[in-house]
Amino acid sequence: MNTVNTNFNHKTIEYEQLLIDFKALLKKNNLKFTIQREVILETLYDSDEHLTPEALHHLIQEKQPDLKTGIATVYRTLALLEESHVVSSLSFGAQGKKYELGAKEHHDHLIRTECGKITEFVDEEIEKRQHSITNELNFKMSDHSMQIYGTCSECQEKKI
Amino acid sequence: MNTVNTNFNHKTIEYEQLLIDFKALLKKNNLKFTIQREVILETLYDSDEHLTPEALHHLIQEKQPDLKTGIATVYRTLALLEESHVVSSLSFGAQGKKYELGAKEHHDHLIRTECGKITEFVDEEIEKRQHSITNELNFKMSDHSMQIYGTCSECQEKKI
DNA sequence: GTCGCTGCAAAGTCTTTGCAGAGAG
DNA sequence: CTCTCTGCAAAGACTTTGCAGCGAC
Repeated sequence: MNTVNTNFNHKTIEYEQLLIDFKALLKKNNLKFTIQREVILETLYDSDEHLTPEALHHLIQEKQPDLKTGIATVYRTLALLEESHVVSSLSFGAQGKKYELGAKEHHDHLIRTECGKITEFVDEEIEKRQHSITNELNFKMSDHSMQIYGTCSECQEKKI
Repeated sequence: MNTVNTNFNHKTIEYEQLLIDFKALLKKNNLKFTIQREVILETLYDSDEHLTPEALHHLIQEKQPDLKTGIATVYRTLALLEESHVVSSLSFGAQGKKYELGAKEHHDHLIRTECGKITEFVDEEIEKRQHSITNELNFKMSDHSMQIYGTCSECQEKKI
């Protein structure tokens, strides 16, 4: 990989960096870099969705049918990645836990109860207020998440 | 119950109303008012905690040992109450789903990752922003929740 | 009386774990 | 070579369901 080459699109460069960081993280903890771990990271990166462990496993099987990655490895790797704050999880309703790459910019979630899709957004004003609140309470914030549940305009139309 | 008597404290009056509403809800759906359902509602009301189904079941067994309420009934009743928006659930991390009475005023959550406790708060400014955001996007908000994770001042001190 | 509700236990789901062989460093 | 990882299958944790008797209305 030539770092002088600027022809990569944004996403490719990000992934390269992500991979470097991931390898460093593994090394630091005396863990090994395996094909399975790489495929899991890559699949999470390629997907714009919020994935359940099962959905992620399914995608991996489609992508690398000959690798026969077990669901247990997916769970183990997700736990490792979450612990290291590389991915973050979101759980809501009966739909279980969903994972997404946490390396992205922080954002909140609009969850569509009709179609199950999730849209991301960021609102600076809310972010600021969150910091003021925790400062006032002398609370050391490590993370925060916000979810708004409801019906998107498309689903509202379908109902008519 | 004499409605002219004003000697009840705030909490008692609230519970009376909650019970009336619950009975009306049951009647409306051709469901029956049972001792188990009453005990579950009352225990949820009495507790200021956010309870897991198991913790709730445990409290009920202590409160009414002779009733022998089954865990299945607790799950069934919680599902009924959540569907009717009498209680709401909150799930986070590996700690599973916790329930609280939703009849209270809306609020967000400060979750203490060290001691596991949850503090409630409301911030008008954030509430307003949430409404503006959904209005802009033509998104029909049915509910929303916000969680801030971190360490409270007491736990920060313990670490020193 | 009728029909929904309950406890129990069995069945599902989802997730974790033990183990022996495979593979990274 | 060593020591971690992996797939598999079994075990666990949590939740739901079927059923026969019970109880609200």
